Amino acid sequence: MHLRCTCMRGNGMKEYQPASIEPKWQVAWNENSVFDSDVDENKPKFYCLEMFPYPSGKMHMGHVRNYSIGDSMARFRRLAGYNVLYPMGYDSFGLPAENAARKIGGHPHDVTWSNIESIRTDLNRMGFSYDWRRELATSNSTYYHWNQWIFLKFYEMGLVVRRTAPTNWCDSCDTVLANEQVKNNRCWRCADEVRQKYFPSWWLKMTNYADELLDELDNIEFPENVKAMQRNWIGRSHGADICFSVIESDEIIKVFTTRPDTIFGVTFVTLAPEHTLCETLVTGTEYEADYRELADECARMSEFDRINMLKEKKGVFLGRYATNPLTGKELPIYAGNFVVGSYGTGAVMAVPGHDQRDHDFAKKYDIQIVQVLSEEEGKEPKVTGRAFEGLGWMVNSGQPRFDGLYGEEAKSAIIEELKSKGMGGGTTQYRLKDWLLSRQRFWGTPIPFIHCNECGMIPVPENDLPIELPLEVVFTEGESGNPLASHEGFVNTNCPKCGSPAKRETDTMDTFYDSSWYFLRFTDAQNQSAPFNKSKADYWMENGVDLYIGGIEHAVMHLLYARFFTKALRDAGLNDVSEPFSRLVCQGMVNAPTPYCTECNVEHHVDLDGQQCPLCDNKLGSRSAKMSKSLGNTVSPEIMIEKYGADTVRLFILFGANPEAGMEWSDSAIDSNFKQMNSIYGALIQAIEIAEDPSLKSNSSGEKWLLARARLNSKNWAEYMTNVSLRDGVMLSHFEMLSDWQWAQRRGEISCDGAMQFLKIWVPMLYPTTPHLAEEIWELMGNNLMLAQTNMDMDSEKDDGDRIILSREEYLRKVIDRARSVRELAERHTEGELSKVIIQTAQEWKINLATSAISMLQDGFDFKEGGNKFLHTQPCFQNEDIRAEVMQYWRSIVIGQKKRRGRIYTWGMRENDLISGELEEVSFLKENSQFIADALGVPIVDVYQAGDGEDIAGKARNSIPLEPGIAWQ
RNA sequence: GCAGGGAUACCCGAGCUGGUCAAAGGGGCCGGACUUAAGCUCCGGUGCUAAUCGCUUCGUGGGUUCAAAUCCCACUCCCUGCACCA
Repeated sequence: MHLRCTCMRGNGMKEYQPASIEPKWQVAWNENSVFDSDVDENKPKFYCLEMFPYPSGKMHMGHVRNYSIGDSMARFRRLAGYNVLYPMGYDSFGLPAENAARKIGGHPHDVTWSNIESIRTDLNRMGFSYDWRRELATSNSTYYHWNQWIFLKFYEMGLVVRRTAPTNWCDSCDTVLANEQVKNNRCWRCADEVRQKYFPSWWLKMTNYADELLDELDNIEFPENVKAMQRNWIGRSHGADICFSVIESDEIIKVFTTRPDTIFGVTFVTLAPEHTLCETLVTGTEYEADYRELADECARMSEFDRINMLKEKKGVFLGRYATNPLTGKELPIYAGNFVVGSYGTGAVMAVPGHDQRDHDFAKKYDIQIVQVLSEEEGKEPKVTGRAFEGLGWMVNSGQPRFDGLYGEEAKSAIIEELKSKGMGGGTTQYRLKDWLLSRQRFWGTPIPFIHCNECGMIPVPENDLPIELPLEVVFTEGESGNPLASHEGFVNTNCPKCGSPAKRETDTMDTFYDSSWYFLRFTDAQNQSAPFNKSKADYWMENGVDLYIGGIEHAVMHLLYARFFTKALRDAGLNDVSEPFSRLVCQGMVNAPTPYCTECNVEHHVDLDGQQCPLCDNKLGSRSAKMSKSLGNTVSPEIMIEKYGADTVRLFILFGANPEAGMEWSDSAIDSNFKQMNSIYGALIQAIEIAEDPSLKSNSSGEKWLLARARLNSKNWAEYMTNVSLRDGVMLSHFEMLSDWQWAQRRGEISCDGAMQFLKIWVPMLYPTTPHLAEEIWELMGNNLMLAQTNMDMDSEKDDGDRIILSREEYLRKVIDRARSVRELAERHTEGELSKVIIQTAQEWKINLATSAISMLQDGFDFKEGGNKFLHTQPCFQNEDIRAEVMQYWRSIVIGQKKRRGRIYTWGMRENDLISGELEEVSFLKENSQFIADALGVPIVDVYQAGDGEDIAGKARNSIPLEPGIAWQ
């Protein structure tokens, strides 16, 4: 496949050859270390980061998209004079490498390393501008050493706990999982069902930070849906703990409720089946058998279809009663399958009048339903057959001082009452759990603890770190379990405290631990004596990573862990910053067409393209779906780079959709982007040829316009880029700028100076997204310093005269457009060939009226009130021949018709300038009559002010300022 | 059920701090120029009408306004996440 533009326009045009340009500049950048950056207090910093890749194979299109966005932003910020930190690394611990090693009989280290090599090669071929000195891989002991060090710090801070508790166990992955890693009761990685298992595990007390994690969301720029997911996940709810004492027993049932205001409507109490009190109450009674049945069913729950389980509310009476602390009323105690043991206190007070679940339950088991809130102030509650769950006015409390209280007031009153009786109080519950950190697998950071029979669990002394993973381990297929546990050399050690023989902890850390602070390590990646130097971290991390780009799939997991970590490390005194990422951009999916059956709503492998659905025999259609190996609809970046070059792939990716939107892979679209690159290249070469010819000295209005346009585009472009609106930016840099150049070419000669000025504006705009092409042209322009080393002033104010130049040209284009739009009709109404265009500009009196009206409007004149009066004083109004026209015109500029407002309101500043003297329409059009004639393909263009010549087709009447009457003959 | 985001012309997609919006840009399609021809490239067209007017259109229905794709209300459908969370 050759990277050759087969079209040859102009003379001596060079070909666009990315295959030679791209490696050339990649080498040049590399040799000059232009992307290395260090702390520099004199420059504003910009930390641009992408979620680093998990090296599971080659680079895929998702990576290409992610990093093309980041690289453009990094390059743009460098160009704008920022000190940019833009690093790359590999999240290289984890199960897939271990499984792969098991399959091929090697060591995960080797598998991981060869994948890293491959990805690094691909990254370089795309021309991404990383500071490679900072490259890191989390599976290197130089990195995980500090994982362990931090873990010990957390231990000292009391953030690490080891406890035996119910955990989520995945059989297929052979390990426990954190709460965040379980989706719909399935493992996030392998989708196997998760079951509960009692297990001694290591936890990080993330819940200590629940409030800060939640509240700080308001101050960071994350997409709304990510914030919503995190809020949801943390799940803070304010409410009350209320104690119900069990009758004929010392036991107390503590419940959590968000609705203490409904306490007078409690008619029973429900415990989670796994609640310890159930056993105590029921053992040895006639109710025991029923209870056991329910409890067993719930314990097996994960094996059942979740949907079925959700439908049926079940419970059993436990044979005992509790008392309502405020009324003393006796309430039956039930165990119910819908009460979650791990949330709140694992017990709920049931208010069937005001909670639909309790209502259903009460109906089913024939329990009393009491309404204690009214929807309307001062009225009795309505009987509806459903629970009223909204806030309401308290009634039927039996204690008059509560009746009539509403909402929050009612809640606080109850809470106060409970407090005073010592039976409860206000409290806050979270859905967020502590982070279950330990994994029973090999390929992760060993947890630096030692089990000693004498001394118990002892942290490894800091000086003994890192505890390295042994390399002499062989993985074989079909063998499960953690090879660390059976590795004598690893496991056996001595107690650091008493010296007696002891065993090492063989659990390793969740790989999300690794990625929870890598952005801090990047600020000082080579540090051998600490995770990172504080002042370096504080410099680069001030206000957090400025732009963090990655997939939405980490909305809860990685992004929450990293936020927690940054706060915990801050409290450990390692850094000042509290929020790791100040702005998050989640790039959309890269989709591609895949066969799809509308009947079955199933996507199929591309091998079935054009065939019948294997499930229902219908003919398969096509639909867009996320690129995936299983559907086979992937496109290899390598092949595309080889075919079109990295710059075209980048252009396609960035132009295809704005970063957050999903995008569609399309062979024809990338092809047309390649054409675009060729056109741009052709235009650039042409511009350089002009720039090199000093005999070209024209100073045409086309040239002035081109430069004014370029200044405007460049300014807008910088704004778009700053906002990460890359698609809009690319639209200007790679599309508008080219078509402006082409328009200017048609408008007249460009001088050598003009061409050079244009290039100086355009080429830097091309640089962030298609850097190789830009560098190549920049060099041809005679620059010694590479663009990669160049800073640009991005806030250059545009020339004041630009506005006029641009609006004059816009006027010209509008006139031509209008002429075109009436041409077809004119043809129908005219016999023979059209040979002439007659343009009649507005009469002088129209211009005068418009000018007056504009300035009167600026002075706040009320046209409805005094418009006619003013008109009557005007000289043109005195002429009876045109009085009707004058009135009609006046109305159209100061009042307007139906949907269209009067022109004086719709004319902008530009138009006002033109009308009030910046544009002599007749002379301007006359100057450009040859161009207009060419554009319209007509030999003669006649221009005069209405009245100065014959009124062709009655157009004089239609003419208004800036909208001349146009007729064809 | 709760939360977040959507629905715009043949398709993708911008606009959505109300008027300059028949609605950017791209793709597709149609026509023209160039070419022996196809391709490439360039120019023009692509709601209906119409010598520049006008009419209808931005998920459905209603409302506010002199004026609504844009603001408000209700509804329908789609995507995403969480979910017997008390």
